[in-house]
Formats: sequence, structure tokens, C-alpha cells
Amino acid sequence: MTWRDDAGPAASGRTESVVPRSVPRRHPTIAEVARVAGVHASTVSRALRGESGIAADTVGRVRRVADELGYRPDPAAVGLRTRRSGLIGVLVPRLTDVVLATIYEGLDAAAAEAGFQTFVANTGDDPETRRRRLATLRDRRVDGVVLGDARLTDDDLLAGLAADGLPYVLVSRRSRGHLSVTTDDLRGGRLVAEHLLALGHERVGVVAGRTYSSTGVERTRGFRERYAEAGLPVPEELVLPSRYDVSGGREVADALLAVRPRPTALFAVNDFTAIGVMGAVRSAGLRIGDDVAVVGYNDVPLAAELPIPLTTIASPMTEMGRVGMARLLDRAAGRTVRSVRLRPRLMARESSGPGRPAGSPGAD
Amino acid sequence: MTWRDDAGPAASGRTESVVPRSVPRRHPTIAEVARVAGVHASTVSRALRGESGIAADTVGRVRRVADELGYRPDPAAVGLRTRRSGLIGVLVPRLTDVVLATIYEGLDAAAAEAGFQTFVANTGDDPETRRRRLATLRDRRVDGVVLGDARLTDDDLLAGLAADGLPYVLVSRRSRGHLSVTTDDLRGGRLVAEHLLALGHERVGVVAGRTYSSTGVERTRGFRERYAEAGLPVPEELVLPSRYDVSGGREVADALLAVRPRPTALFAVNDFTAIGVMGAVRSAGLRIGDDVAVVGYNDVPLAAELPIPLTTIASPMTEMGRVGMARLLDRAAGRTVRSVRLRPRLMARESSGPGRPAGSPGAD
DNA sequence: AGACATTAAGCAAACGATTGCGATGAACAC
DNA sequence: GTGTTCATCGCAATCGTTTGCTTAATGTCT
Repeated sequence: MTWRDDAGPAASGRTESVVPRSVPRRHPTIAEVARVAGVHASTVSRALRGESGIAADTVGRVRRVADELGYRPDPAAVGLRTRRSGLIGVLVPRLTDVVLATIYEGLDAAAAEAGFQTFVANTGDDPETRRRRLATLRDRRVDGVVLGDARLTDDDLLAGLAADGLPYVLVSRRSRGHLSVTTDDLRGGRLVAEHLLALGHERVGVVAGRTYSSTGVERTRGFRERYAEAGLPVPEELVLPSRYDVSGGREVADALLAVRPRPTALFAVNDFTAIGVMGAVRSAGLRIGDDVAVVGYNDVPLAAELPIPLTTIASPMTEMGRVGMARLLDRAAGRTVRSVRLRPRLMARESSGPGRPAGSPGAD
Repeated sequence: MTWRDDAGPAASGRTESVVPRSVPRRHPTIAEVARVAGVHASTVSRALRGESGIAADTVGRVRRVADELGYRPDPAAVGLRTRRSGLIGVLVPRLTDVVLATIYEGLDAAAAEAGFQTFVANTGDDPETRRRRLATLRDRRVDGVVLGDARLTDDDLLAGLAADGLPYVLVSRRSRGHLSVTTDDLRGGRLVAEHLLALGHERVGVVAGRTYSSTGVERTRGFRERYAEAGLPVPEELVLPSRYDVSGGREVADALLAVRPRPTALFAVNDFTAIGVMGAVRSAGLRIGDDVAVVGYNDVPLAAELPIPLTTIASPMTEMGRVGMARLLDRAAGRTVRSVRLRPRLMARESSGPGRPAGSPGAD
């Protein structure tokens, strides 16, 4: 079944960069399969695609010939005829962000299982770049689009997408009136609040993320709501927007720690931001977990392994990708689908309190 | 000049958003452009592609009509005709690894500038998965492939790739006899050794990475060579292979710190591994930078922002991607190209010594 | 003024698959 | 033995571009 007539792996790469290339490695076409199998090309097509109306032995013979020849349909030809590309476009703020990269893994895995392939592009959260990248995806005639960089309100890119018929779904961030798969960020924020309340923190600050992303906004809102319910509303000056990277957390935390009376706990809506917060706390000569509790969000793999393990909210990122892709494909198939909010879980670790054992406290 | 008897763009989209889906958003074809411009489709094609032999005013008219109509060539049709997909496949161990994600950003940016689009897939460093993913890329008729997960020796996937004519290039990791763009890992290892020697460390250990990846192997080799030259060969028991993640570093460092006499410095061939090492050092009750110096490799953004900033080797990851893509496209165009090794730079920070100011010590 | 370049644009055949429809033959009922 | 019904499979059009070859029109040279 394996062919090794040619060069063979023993050809020891001596002439590394001498001759450019040569053997153009032709792919067999459906016509060749038809000829060898002694049937018409249309029959090969139907047999391979498992349509009814073809004799069982014919199907068998065609299939055998096809993979003896190593036949693989040319996606360009298929796409031209069927008007379907088998491609799903994915737009993310940045793939170097582990959270998005993980979601993308889930998206891609689910797409692959359904016979689709994905196409990522970074947008850097920049409107103009988004527009250009989306145009590129359209040019490629993608069958659907996944957006990981939706804006909470007034996202006209989404409006445009909804206007023409390209199926799409949002992941990670929500936006009013659009199909999305996210974690329940409101609930996640509340979980953090309850955790800190239980530990007795009465004066707390929030490194709140970007004002245009639902993740930051809703995590912050859930958190503040819960504190307000406990009769300890979080004052405005202790809630500051931030970037989603380490240095963003560092800068904002420096500011929050300068407020008097100083907060005894800081909630950062993103783990990397939280790492920046930890840096700020240490630089201020304070002890993480003792003097100032720090809580993050997402439970990236790094969080549990830090010198001082980070208390954070586990959000099922890979699953979010898988579910998001499933929803998109459902929608593209014309089925009616609804937005999903996945359940977040608290991972209590040392950064929020004295010597608690690593791992989740239980719950579901 | 142009006749516009038909529908015309002025038909004012009144019934815009009444029905949710429906409007399948037809793309105009080259034939429609031709009709509106009053020329033949072949003329449109030539005009748009800037071929010679078309009158300047015709070119102008066609161009104008084309973008009034929003014409974009159908990639499936183009691909079918030209046998070129405009797609470059990229295989990486894992996209959630910031190093690879950053290299990918460079690859993608350079590809986009050259009019190509990229296609990533994770292989998890698993031979069978690699083979399957590569087959998928072949099925898509990619014009070239970038491999980020090459094995140092006996990589039969590469042998097969070389045998048939698909252009390819390796990034990040090298493999004998294949075109690659990497950093000079031998030199990087030496830089670390020189740094630690200058600080007076005589007994050092190495968290060496995977034995099948050139990165780990060569960084380790360069390091050991330099120490051997200084008359202080690193003993075998202080050099252990590892995974490239945080917990891998943690486990191996636990073992190294148990060796007696205990090493005073540990070199991890990857920043995340180094973070795991830092965790192990702290857990052993030792002070990072004072009792045990820790050095990583890659200078990921996180490194400089850690509570104790990490001394590491800056490897130009984005540039590696850009250069890699450029080399691949050169090769695909039939030009002869040679492998490249980019220059690494030491970033001395606090993790390797007492209170040194953050940033590079200078050099080029 | 006629032969001949030269330039500009059209014609039509690919590329490789899918698919509506028609043709063929066998099985079957009467 | 004729007519009808299935089950199989072939025919040919089609998707939207690109490109070798022709044709038509214009200019140039002797």
C-alpha cells in the first residue's frame, strides 16, 4: 500500500540546495479513476460520495481503484461546481494570546471532524484590520466565519455580516443580538466576589480589561453586583480599564495600589493581566496572598504553575471552540440555534489566601 | 461608453433587513464585469492582471467597473485553471505555544504581503498526526509547506516531502539536509554559558528539552561546549531532557536540585520551562538569582514582566517567520536558497544575578 | 500604394468535479 | 410476447477563470 519506488529516504540530503525542484507530483483526476475502473466519471463521483443508485460492487471497485491511485478530489474543482469551499474563517484579536489560541484549537478540531478546515487571521482588535481580514475571508469564499473579537455594542462589522447571508458565530466575547458561545462571565465575576467575600476582603479593586469587550465588562459587572449585594459596593476609583497583557496589569495595579485606603484584594479579568498585578504587588513590597489577594480569569496552564499559584476562574476554552464551531455549522445548515453560556468554575489557589491546597474546592 | 440599461446600482436597498437570511449575496463574475465594461471576459482578465497588450483606457475602464461592482476573482476558478491555490500550509507542534504562535504571525504577515494565505495545523509532535495533517494540506493543493516540528534526524516526513516536488521550509527547528530558518542555537547556548561563567558559576545544570528537536539539542550543546572550553565540563547527571512546558521544567528542576553538590545555576532551553524551574527553586526554599541563577530561552513577552524578571536569550521569532516565508516563496519560484541562522541576543535580568537592571547589556 | 508589422481584443478550449436528465437493460406483470 | 417499472449508469452542461491562437484594425516602410 505504501509506495517507495522513487528516490527513497536513503537518498541522504547531499545536494541540499542545488537543484530547485523537479517532479511536479501529479494528482490523479476523477477521469483517470473512471478509466481504470471502467466506468464514467459521473459514476465515480456518485460512488465515492456514497449516493444511492449505484450497484454495490461498482461502488466497491471504484473505491478500491480510487485509493490505489491515491485519488483525492481537487478542492478547487469541487468548490467551483458546488459553490462551497469547505473553509471556515476565524478572526481573533491575536493568536499569541493563549486564551484565543486554545479556543482556536477547539474550533479547528471540531471543524476538522466535520470535514471543514479553518483559516485564522489576527485583527489586533483594530476595526480597519478586521474589515480587511474579513474581506480576505470573503474573497476566499469561506462557508462561515467565527469572530473572537466582537465588540459589545455598535459593532458594525457584525451588522454587515448579519445583513448579507454569511453564517457566523461569536466566541469568547458576546454582542447583543448575535449568536455567541461564551462563558457565563457575569457568573464568573460573581464567583470571584463570593470567594473574596468569604475570605473577608472588604475593600477590593478590579483591573477591568477593555471597555469594548464583553468579557471584561461582564466579569467586572458580576463582581461588582455581588459586592454591592453584600453591602460593600466597589468604589469607582478602584475599577480601572486595562489591556489584556502582563504590562497592562502591571500599570493598572500600580495605580490601584496607590489608592488609600489600599485595597486588600485585586481581581484582574485575565490571567496574564493578573500576572502583571502580582508583579506590581511584589514591587510595592507587599506579599501576594497575605497582604494583597490576587485573582485572575481563565485558568491558563501557567496559572497553576506559577511560583505562587494563581487563584482564577476556569473557563472551558477548548470546549468553547468546539461548541462554537458546532453552532456555526448548525446555523450554516439552516438549523435554528441559540447562544450558549458555558459554566465557569473557581480554582482557589495560594494567590488569594494563605496556604490553601492547590486545586478546585469542589463544586460540580 | 458604458451602458447600464439593467437593474443598476440605484435600486436602493429598501427591503434590507426584513428577512433574516435569504439574500445569498452573489459575487459578480468576470462575465458581468465584461458585459458592463463592453468587452470580452478575456480582456477583463488581462486588464485586471496588468498584462501588456491592452489599451490604457480599456484597462482603466475595466478596473473602474470591476471595483464598482465589487468584483473579486473566485479563488476556486482561478485555482482550477492555474493549478495554484495561493495557500501555504503551516504545521506546528502547538499553536498554544507562544513561541510558535509568534513565528506563525511572522509567517502569515509575510505570506499576506506576497498575496498568499496560510493554513495552520497542530501536530502535537506526533508522527501519525503530522502525516495526517500534511495529507490534508496536500489535499488542499497548497503551494508550499512550512514545518515547525522537524526532527533533528531520521525525519521521514521530510524525506517524503523532498522526494515529491512540494516546496517546503523548516522554521524553529533544523534537520540535516533540509532548508531551514532558525536562530543560531549553538551560539545562543554559548551566550548563556558565557553569561553564567562571567557570574562565576562553576556547577551548572541544563533542562535540555526534547532529544528530537534541534532547538533543545543545539542550545544544550553550545552551552556545554563553552563550559568545557572553560575547563568546567557539565556532568551528564546535570543535563536532563524535558518537555517544553511549565510543568516539564518543574519536574526536571526538582530532580536537578536534588543532585549533590547542588548546581548554582540552571539553564532551561525554553522560557516556559524556565518558569517551571523558578517554581522548583522557590519550592526548594532557595532564592532565584541569589542561591540559584535561572536562565531561559526565547524572551517571550512574559519573561521581562515576571515578579523576578527572567534572564533569557532573545530569539527573533517574528523575523524567523518572515524570513522563513520569504525563503519558501523564493524556493517555490525556483530560486536557489540557503538555510539561515538568525542571531540570538542575551537579555540579562534579575533571575541570573543580584539586582541587575532589566534589559540587554548592550551588544549589537 | 501595397506589403507587412504591430497593437488590441475576441474566440474557445481547457481545468476537474457535480448533477439533472435520458438511455439501457433486466425483471416483472399481464 | 408486449408493455411497464426499476435499478444502473452514461451524457453533457456547468461552475468562473486563464490563455494560446485568430482576427481586426491601425500604423510603417519602401
